[in-house]
Amino acid sequence: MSNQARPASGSTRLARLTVADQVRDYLVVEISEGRLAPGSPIRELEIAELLGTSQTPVREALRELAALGLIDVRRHVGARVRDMAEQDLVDSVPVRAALESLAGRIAVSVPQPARDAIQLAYDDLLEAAEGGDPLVYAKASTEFHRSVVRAAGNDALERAWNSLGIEVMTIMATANHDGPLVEAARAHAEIVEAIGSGDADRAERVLHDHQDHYLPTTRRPA
Amino acid sequence: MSNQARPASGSTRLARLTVADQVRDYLVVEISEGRLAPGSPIRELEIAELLGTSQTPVREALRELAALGLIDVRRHVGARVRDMAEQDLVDSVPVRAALESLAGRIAVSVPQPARDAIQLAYDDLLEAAEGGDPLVYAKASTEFHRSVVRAAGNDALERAWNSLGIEVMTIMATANHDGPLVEAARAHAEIVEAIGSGDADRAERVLHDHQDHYLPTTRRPA
DNA sequence: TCCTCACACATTATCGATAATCCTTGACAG
DNA sequence: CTGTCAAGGATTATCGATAATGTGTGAGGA
Repeated sequence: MSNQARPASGSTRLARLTVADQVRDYLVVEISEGRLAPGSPIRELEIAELLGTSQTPVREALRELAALGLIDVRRHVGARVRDMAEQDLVDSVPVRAALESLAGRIAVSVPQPARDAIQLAYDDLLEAAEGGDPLVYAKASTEFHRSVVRAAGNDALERAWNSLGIEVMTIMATANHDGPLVEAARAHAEIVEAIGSGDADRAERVLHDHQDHYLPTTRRPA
Repeated sequence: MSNQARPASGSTRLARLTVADQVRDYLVVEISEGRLAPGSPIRELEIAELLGTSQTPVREALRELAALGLIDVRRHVGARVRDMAEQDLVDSVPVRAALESLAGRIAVSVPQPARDAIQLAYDDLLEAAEGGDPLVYAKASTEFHRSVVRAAGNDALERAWNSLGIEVMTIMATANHDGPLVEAARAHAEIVEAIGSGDADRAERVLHDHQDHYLPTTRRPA
């Protein structure tokens, strides 16, 4: 879905956003920052008017958000913001664990260049953490995990992972999080090492266990 | 995405299909049966004219197909059928294994009513196999696996599984398959039993290993 | 009281037409 | 001969308006 126009981590790739993309981004921010509360109805024409566009791109954006599980759409009736409260965050953890540990297992036996992106993403993550902005950190963290999944070179895996809407989850989990970001970032070093070590079992285990960091109750393991 | 209007296995739930849904189904069949070969360009207006609709529902269908990885879309340029030859089928197997084995592990400890649907889906599958139509069988098989995933009651898991486009995969894998369908159907009995047994490890293992049936080279293990 | 059903309303789903964008081709300068 | 750039054509992206659909409401009967 959002397969193109995804800015590469760090670099400023120029890719003009379509109106539909902008609407999607707008809605994601509104939802993840709580201005569109769970249960709020989202009417296509209302959003269209608000943003000065027509119904079509709004509609397209809504379908994407539905695919990410951010909203519920009932045909001919309308869309509302899903209540992602704790449940979805909790639900997504074992799924992430399953997918990312699989990615880790595959990634160790992939040619080196494919793994370079992981190191770069880790550097970006540290930098973002030092910046101190939770939103930037959340995005960098998402990109790091995405780089691991991508390194496996399995399209089906990447698609499944994308469908979890990790970015939004991470933003939501990080929003109320005022702990030390740098420390959280450093927890990812273990992943880089494990994949670099070439030990498939270790990479699998490390990535599986890492997901505990994203459980609400264990959010600040330090 | 295709979250509603999915006919319940066997029963004839009345849910009128929107034009977009019909277009999607049309394209899925055309692609999976090879009439739209890999690499073929798909022009929105051409399909619209062909089916007597407007561009809008075609466009919507294409976005869904892109999300399933069935086509590649380049903005302002067009869509082409992806070459799913073997690679995507092979890629999806370990991902299915990871997701469905997780589903099995969870499903064993879920209240009984949630598991009834699995038995019903299995009955439908047997019936479809006896009918002899590979297309019907493929759909029933998909529904069976979906029922297992759904039994876990984890939305994130279900979404990730849906993103794999299992239905199309199964159709494609079954299309060139003229072996005994009933035998293939019975291979699913083991899954029903394992989940019914309450043994999480067993359910996980059975569902993991079952995926080998979908490897092209092992398609007819008998 | 409770149920059924027709009708009005709110909202989406679809349409036909236009605007925006990208790719290609060919001319032209270096 | 090669690289750059500017039209032209093909296709998508967006628009504004209309059709189709699901839901709630209230009248009427059992």
